Amino acid sequence: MRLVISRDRWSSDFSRWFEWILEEAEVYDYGRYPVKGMGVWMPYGFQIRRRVTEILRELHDRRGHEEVLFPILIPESLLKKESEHIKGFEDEVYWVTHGGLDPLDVKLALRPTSETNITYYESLWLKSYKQLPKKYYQIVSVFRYETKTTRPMVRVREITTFKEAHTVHSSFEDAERQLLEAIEIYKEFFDSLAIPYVISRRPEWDKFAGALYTIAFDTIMPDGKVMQIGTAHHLGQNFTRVFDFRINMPDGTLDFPWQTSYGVSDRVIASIISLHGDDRGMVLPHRIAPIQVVIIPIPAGGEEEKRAVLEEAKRIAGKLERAGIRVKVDDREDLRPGAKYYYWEARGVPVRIDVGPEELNSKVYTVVRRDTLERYKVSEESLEREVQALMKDIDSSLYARAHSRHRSLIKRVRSEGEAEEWAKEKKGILELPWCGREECARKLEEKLDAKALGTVWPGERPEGSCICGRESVAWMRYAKTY
RNA sequence: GGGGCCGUCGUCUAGCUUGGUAGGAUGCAGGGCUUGGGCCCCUGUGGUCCCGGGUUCAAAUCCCGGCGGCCCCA
Repeated sequence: MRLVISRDRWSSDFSRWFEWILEEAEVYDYGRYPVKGMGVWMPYGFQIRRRVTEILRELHDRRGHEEVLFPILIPESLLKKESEHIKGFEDEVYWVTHGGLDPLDVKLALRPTSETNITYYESLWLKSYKQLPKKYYQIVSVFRYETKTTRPMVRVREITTFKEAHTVHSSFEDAERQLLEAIEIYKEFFDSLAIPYVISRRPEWDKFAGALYTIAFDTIMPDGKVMQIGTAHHLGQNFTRVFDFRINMPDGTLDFPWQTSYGVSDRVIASIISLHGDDRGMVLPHRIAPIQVVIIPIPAGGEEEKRAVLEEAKRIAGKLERAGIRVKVDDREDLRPGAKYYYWEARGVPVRIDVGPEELNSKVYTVVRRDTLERYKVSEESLEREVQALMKDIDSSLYARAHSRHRSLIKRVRSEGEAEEWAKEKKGILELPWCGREECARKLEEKLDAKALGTVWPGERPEGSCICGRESVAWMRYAKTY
């Protein structure tokens, strides 16, 4: 029988699709916890999350980052040191004000991010340029009292998977070089998960609170709205100055070091689920799939034949397991094979193998790929090799599909008329020549009813002029955002 | 920030106008039958009707407040 994949519900009713799949696939239980904006990672979702964080650890460790763990509470005095920083966060900080029944002398913040307490410790630990560059990171929960509508995994009040890196350098240039490394890390990270992105330099008025400038990764969700999935900040000396953090320089002087910070969050997992999904559910890249191959025994005939089929399924599973593949035999007796197909398709298992009387006799197995539902007949000798190849092929198909969709949703135009044409649908990203003046970007934000994401990074000077008639200095991106 | 909709077994939902026995589907448990794309039948299980207050002889239902969810607009 011929099965086709569809993405009707996925694209036309994405918000509901996303909520449906989180529950259906037992990834994340959201909406029942009695605190707004907080969800529960369920076992299957947690395994996906764990594999994503393992990739992050590997990427950071390989480039000399050291994992640390700082306390979750930050005293008000520390958080308030950098005035721009606290201004940017003060509306959304959770405060611990009591210990038992007694009011605390010093209010304690649940960290919204950790620049302040980490800088404080860096000032204690680091004394010399010889210790630099220094790169720390941690993967922790951070809290933000979101005032906009909360959404599962995407806009939550406890971000449970915040990978934040914090680095220290002896010069502006070295910090800038570090940002390039951060961007390389994130490129490699997103590429390995087949997530397409654009890299923008955020506009001055939308940079991280306390940064000199911010570079951001954005992706385009199934509904055409843009979601920030990673950021990297050049912090200059803003934090080191207020913490009076000085180091000995090569020339014998004392000076404030330079910092960067960069982060990704749960949103990465939300984008994997979203961007590769279809109407049947998730399709997981094999690296993060908790189960890479599911084997469905097709029982038929008498007791003896049923047992033989199950034994055969287990034998094949063992063979694949020895090759390092994560395999599951679905031996539940109360579900028919068809129901199991739907079950594992929703959970995004990349490869399925059916083992029934037919396979038992011929030793030629029916292999089905999750992304296209295409079927193959594979003999026992080549099974392991074919499965490995198939998983890689599924990953590259996911990559190709996501990237071609992404590219098709980026529109580069030169006139206001074309921009207004785009604004009728507002799907994806619009790029327009920009003169560099805030006034012009603001005007367009209003006219298009979209947000200025920032300028194309690395910068290139466009041909054509800004809407104001002045010469342009950069491509400015606009989009509806999450 | 502004506006709207909603909260009933684990899940989806009927009941709410017009106050008076909480009903169904699905799931779950047991049994039978089946098994190559969501089988069918029988039996059972499961609800402080989100929380608090008010009105009433009587509240899932009406009123007020809170908590939580969703949608639209900015």
